[in-house]
Amino acid sequence: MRKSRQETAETRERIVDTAAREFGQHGIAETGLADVMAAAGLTHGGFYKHFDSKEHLVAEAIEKSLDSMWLTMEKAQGDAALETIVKEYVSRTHRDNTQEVCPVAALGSELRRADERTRDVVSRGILRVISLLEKRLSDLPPKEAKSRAHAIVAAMVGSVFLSRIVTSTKLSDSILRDTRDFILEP
Amino acid sequence: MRKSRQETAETRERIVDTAAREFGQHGIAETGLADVMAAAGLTHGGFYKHFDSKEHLVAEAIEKSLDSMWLTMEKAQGDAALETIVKEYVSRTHRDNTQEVCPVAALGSELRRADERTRDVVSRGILRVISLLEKRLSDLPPKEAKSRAHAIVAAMVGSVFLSRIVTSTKLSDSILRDTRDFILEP
DNA sequence: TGTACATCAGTGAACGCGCGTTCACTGATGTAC
DNA sequence: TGTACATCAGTGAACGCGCGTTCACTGATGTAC
Repeated sequence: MRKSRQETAETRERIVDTAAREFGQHGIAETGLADVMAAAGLTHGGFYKHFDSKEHLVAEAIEKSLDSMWLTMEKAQGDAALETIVKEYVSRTHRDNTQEVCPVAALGSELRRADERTRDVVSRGILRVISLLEKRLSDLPPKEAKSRAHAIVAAMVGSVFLSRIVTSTKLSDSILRDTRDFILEP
Repeated sequence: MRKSRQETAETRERIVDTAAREFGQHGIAETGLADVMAAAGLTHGGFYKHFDSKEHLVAEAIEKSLDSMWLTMEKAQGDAALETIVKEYVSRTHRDNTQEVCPVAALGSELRRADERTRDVVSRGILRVISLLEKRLSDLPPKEAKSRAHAIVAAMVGSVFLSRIVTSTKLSDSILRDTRDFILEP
């Protein structure tokens, strides 16, 4: 049953992608390795041929999520770049998306208690997004752009996060709309 | 070993208080019932003399946390009430406090996947805070006050939440300071 | 290029541990007379 | 007011289940000659 090197690499990547999706959807603790492996079309026993532990998979999955989120944000260019980024992130589409999620808004408190490697990955991911926003705030003086970027990230994450907790759809929608407006026209 | 009615009531309350603290500090899933009971000076077996299940305790503990947070906020009166509330919530003191925490910022993603009763408790708690902020924004027209309250809550929760994830103290402090300033002087 | 052997990705059973929950028991409190 | 019995808060052992991890095994791939 040995697989070719390419197949092995593809399988590994598939496990990471699947894990990113499953963790984002159901949480890290609630997602078993067997769940991830099954969703990737495998049985749980083979997991350790690819990773040392669940924690290592968590770190890789979160990193991949953060990378792809950053790439999406980075695509927004031009004068309205900031507006595009904020409107895409602080949106019902993002709130309801179960495939590609921002791990910070989706996993939050679980990340806080994750192992050091994962927390480092997350911190670097947050920093990258802050830097990106800073660049897109080029009409402000550098210092102000940085401060503003911090506040915007906090508001972005907080709004999506809250909009998912709240049980009333109407309130959830309002939180997104109002936060988005506040960020863009303070 | 039977206890008097008053003692029983006191014990029950102690368990809820302890649980609120332990859940806030270590997360719901990571905190075992035996941990809570031990921290309350009891053994785990007696838990079911007070509660039907862990989920019921979770709902009660979160409710109590939310209540006491609201009471603290409600104490701020006068012209600078909003400023006081924001400065107290978006602060290093709150970030580092392990005793009395805002369950929304501390447990976040776990609440999202909690049972319906708990989610209802949380939703009502968030609504109450929004209403309170709305009242403290009396210099704005009612509609704008409501919208602003939504955005402020999102920014408040998001900033504390992010400040706790990030590994760099400097960045963590900046996020708090910059978000606080953005909320108060947008 | 072909052959013989080593490697190792994937399988499925099993292990061990923690945790929510249950249970028999104890003895102090509550209640009925 | 005192007495006899019922109740039930708290204890600590035990149960059952899920999950991360390990392991013996299989057979296709990789490698050495």
